[in-house]
Amino acid sequence: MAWTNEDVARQFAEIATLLKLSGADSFRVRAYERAAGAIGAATADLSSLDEADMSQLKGLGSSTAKKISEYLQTGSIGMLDELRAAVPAGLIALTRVPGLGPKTARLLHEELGVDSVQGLREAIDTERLRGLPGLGPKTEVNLREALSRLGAKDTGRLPMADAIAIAEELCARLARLPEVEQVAFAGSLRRMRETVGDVDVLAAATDPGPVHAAFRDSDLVTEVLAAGDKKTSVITRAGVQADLRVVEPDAWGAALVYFTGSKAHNVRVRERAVRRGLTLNEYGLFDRESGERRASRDEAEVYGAMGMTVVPPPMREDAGEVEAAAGGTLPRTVQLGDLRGDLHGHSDWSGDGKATLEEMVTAAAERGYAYWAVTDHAEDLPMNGLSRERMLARREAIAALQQRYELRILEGAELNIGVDGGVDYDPAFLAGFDWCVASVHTLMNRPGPEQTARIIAAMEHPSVHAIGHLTGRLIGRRPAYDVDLDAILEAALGTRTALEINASPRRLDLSGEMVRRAVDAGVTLTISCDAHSVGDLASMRYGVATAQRGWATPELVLNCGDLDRVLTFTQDKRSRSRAR
DNA sequence: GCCGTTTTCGGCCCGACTGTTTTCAGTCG
Repeated sequence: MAWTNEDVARQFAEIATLLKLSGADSFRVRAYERAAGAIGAATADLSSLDEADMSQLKGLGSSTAKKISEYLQTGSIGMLDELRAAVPAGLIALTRVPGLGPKTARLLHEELGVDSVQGLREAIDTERLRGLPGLGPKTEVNLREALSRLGAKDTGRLPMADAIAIAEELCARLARLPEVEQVAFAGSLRRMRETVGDVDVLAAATDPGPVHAAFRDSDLVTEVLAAGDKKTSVITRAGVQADLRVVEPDAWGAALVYFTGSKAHNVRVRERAVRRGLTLNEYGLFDRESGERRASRDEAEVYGAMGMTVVPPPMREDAGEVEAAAGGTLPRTVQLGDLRGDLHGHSDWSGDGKATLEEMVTAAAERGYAYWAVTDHAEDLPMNGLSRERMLARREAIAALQQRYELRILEGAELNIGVDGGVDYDPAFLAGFDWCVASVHTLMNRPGPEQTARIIAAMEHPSVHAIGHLTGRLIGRRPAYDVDLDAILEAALGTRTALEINASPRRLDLSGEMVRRAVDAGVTLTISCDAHSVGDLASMRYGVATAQRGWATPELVLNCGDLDRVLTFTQDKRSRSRAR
């Protein structure tokens, strides 16, 4: 059995969780959490390293290295097995009850024998919580309410796109208040993680009282969880928790850093501050001796005062970005303004397109693009695909429309990767297209090796310029299918095929983590919206965030180049195929 | 358990809010 780094990271995350529930020293717990993070972020395959190499990785010592090789060799870790035997699995579920942490879970188990959420329900109903140290009547009520919410709500995490809609509405309302100087959403949403657990809103105001009051009293809010001078927590009508923090306008930058970074990024940055005789909190960067404030106004000032360049929010995950920003080696990643065109989009020539070709082209031109590829579905896709005749008719429509636009309309198609990697039409017909994306739309449950093989076979085709939404996942709805990414990356390099970062917030496929591996391999990427409507063209920002999460630079992203670069890329692939 | 421009031992990031407490522990982010 070959174990992936993710498999290994999960073991250490579980050790950390179980240690916490056994009351272990908190620094030891943190060491395991860090090890899990370091393993997850490692770019090298752990199974290719020996223990000495492993312990060279930051956050991994000899003890962790030994356990990693134990896992790689035997498929289990003795320490983890012992912890699993000692800690009832239900205690982990208990800590997912909001307001109930590891200490309380342990107390409930030791004093009352509670080892499940159901057990907690019964203990509350039979009033057995009363008399436990530290648990008063208010806690009992809170836990009862948390349990009823838990039952009503589904799994908890919300797809990022849904959360952004809520966050933007909350921000827009706060921005209208006269007291508010600045307002933004922060947290995992600003980092544009694919799913988020809650919505963090940050406002700058000299008088915070009315801002908190307006937030609490909004008709978007159904329940107030906490209300203080500095922080308000609510449940919104959409069922998701939203937290508001209000800070002095002078502290805006420090607060934005503090509330945007992942926990691990923040820990790393604050440690760096401490080593420089400084301390960082949400109010600013301060000298530890004199208490003098060194920086706080904006993010550039705060990072700058610690000798760092500003880290784009999606990269703030403690995946090496703190060290790179401090060492001046942080790459200049893709920004929205770098995009010169979009290489995957649909018109109503496809059955599922919701806007006319002209509407789509107009919208693309309004975004300032130099080119836009209309990649309507090809004939093998039932219902939505275009026959050869319809494609030829569309060719005339494109030619007619092109006369009125400076933007170059690339005549494209989204091909369907068949069971053995074949695609629609015949090679001569396909050679007449400017740009083709090939995607898997059928047989998504094939085993990994088969799925990988058919995609690689499609890459061999001289007219397949990019692979669309590589893993087929729909966030929160359909899991990614199993592909061997290393083999795909190698084939992409060998066949000169680009891999798409599908910017649709339902997909984000490649994921940021996969982008990082593609970047390390030097594979050409595209960032495309797969737009089926005019509004979908605005998804580009999600694709850019995913590219940043994977440290992608404009040089690796084909559609950051001008039209010539795109056309040269397709010609290179075709001439390479002829030469073989 | 990890780590070193004070260190191979003794530290390890920071603050808000709540509830149960007469000064703080637990939880959360």
